[in-house]
Amino acid sequence: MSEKTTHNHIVEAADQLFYRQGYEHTSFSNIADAVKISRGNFYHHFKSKDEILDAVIHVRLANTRKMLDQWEIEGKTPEDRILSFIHILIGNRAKIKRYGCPVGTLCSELAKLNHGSQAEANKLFTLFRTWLCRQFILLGRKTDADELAMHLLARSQGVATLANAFHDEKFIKQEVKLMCDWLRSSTESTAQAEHSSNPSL
Amino acid sequence: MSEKTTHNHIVEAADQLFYRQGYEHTSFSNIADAVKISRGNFYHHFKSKDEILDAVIHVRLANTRKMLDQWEIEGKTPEDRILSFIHILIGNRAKIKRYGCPVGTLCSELAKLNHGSQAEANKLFTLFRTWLCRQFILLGRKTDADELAMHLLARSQGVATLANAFHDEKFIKQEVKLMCDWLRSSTESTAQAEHSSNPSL
DNA sequence: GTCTATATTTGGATAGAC
DNA sequence: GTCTATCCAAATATAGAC
Repeated sequence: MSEKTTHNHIVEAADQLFYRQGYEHTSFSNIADAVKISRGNFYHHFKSKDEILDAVIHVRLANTRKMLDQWEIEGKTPEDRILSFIHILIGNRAKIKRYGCPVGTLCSELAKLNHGSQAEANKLFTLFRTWLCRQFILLGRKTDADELAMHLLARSQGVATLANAFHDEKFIKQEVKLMCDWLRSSTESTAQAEHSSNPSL
Repeated sequence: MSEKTTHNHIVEAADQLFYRQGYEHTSFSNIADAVKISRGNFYHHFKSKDEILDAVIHVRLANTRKMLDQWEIEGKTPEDRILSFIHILIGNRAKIKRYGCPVGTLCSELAKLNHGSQAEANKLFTLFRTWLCRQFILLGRKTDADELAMHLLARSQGVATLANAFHDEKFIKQEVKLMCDWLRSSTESTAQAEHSSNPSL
C-alpha cells in the first residue's frame, strides 16, 4: 500500500497542496513542481484535475478509516476513544492554526464551487459522525447518540475555524479542555440523560 | 448611504457572489453579468479584483457594526443581546445551509489563498468577539468574558460548517437550543463562576 | 461613464517524439 | 512512462473610441 509510484507521488503532493492552498488555487504546475515531473506527464496518470481530487479524497477516506480503527483498538472504553477524537485537535494544532481543518475546509470549498465531488468529500464527515455515534451508543446514550456526535463534530469544526482565523493555538487547548469536561459530564449523567430532552450540559 | 451608483452596484453584486461562489471562483464576467455592465467598465471604478474585495469587506464591516448597534439598542439585558447573536443562525439558516457562514468561509478562503486582505476580513470576527465579550462582562463574567465570547463564536462556526456540509437546517435549530441553554446556565451561575476555573458548563 | 477591442498570462488538456 | 511543444479557453487587465 502507498508504494513510491509516480501515481502515489502525485496524489500525496496534491493532498498536501489542496490542504494548504485549496483545491482551485492549486494548479497542475504547482503539483508538477512538487513531484518534479512535467505537466504533460500528468495525463498519463489522471484524465483531469477532478480525477486527482477524487483520488485524494479516497486516500483521505482510507486513512481516516485506518485511524478510527486504530482508536477503536487502543481505547479501552468509549470515553477513551472519544477522547482520542478530541485530542487530534491538539496533535494537529500547528497545522490547524495555519490551514484549518482538512475536512471542513475542503467540504466548504467544494460547496462554494458546487463541485461534483461534494458528496464524496462529505463522507469524511460521515465517517467521524457514525464512529462517534457508535461510541455514544456504547456509553448508553442511544436516544441522542447522533445529536451528541454532531455536537462534538461541530465544536471541533468551530475551534479549527477560529484557531485558523486568529492564529491561536492556545484557544485550541482551551476548548479541548472544555470538550473533555463536557464529555465527562455527559458520561456521568448517563442514567438521568435518558429522560432529559437536553442532550448536553 | 448605499445610493444606486454603479460603484455600489458592483460592490453589492460582488458581495453576493463572493459569498455564494467564493472569492477566487468569482470572475469579473460573473460580476459584470450580475450588474449588467461590460468587463472593461470595471476598471473605471476599481483598479483590481483585490480592490473590489476590499470594498466588499468594508461594506460587511459597516453592516455588521450597524447590526450590533441595533442589537445593543433592542436588547434590554446582555442575555437578550447575546440571544440576538445566537438567533442569526435561525434567521439565516436557509443561506447558511446553502453557503455556510459568510464570515467563516471568507476568512478560511483568504487564509488558503494567503491573501493580503486576511487581516481585514478577520476584523469581522473581531467585531463579534469584542461585542460578545462586552456583553459577558456586563453579565458579571469579567474574568472569562473573552473565553466565553470565543466559545460562542466557535460553536456558531461549527454549526454553520456542518449545516452546510450535511444540508441540514434542523441541526441548526437543535444546536441553537443548546446554545440558549448554555447561555442560561452561564448566567445563572454567575456568582460561583468567578471562582471556577471552568468558564462554561 | 460606458463601451469594444485587445493584450497578456495562466490553467487545463492534447499530440506525438523518445 | 516521461518529455516537449502546442492548443484552447478563461481570466485579469489595458487602450482608446464614443
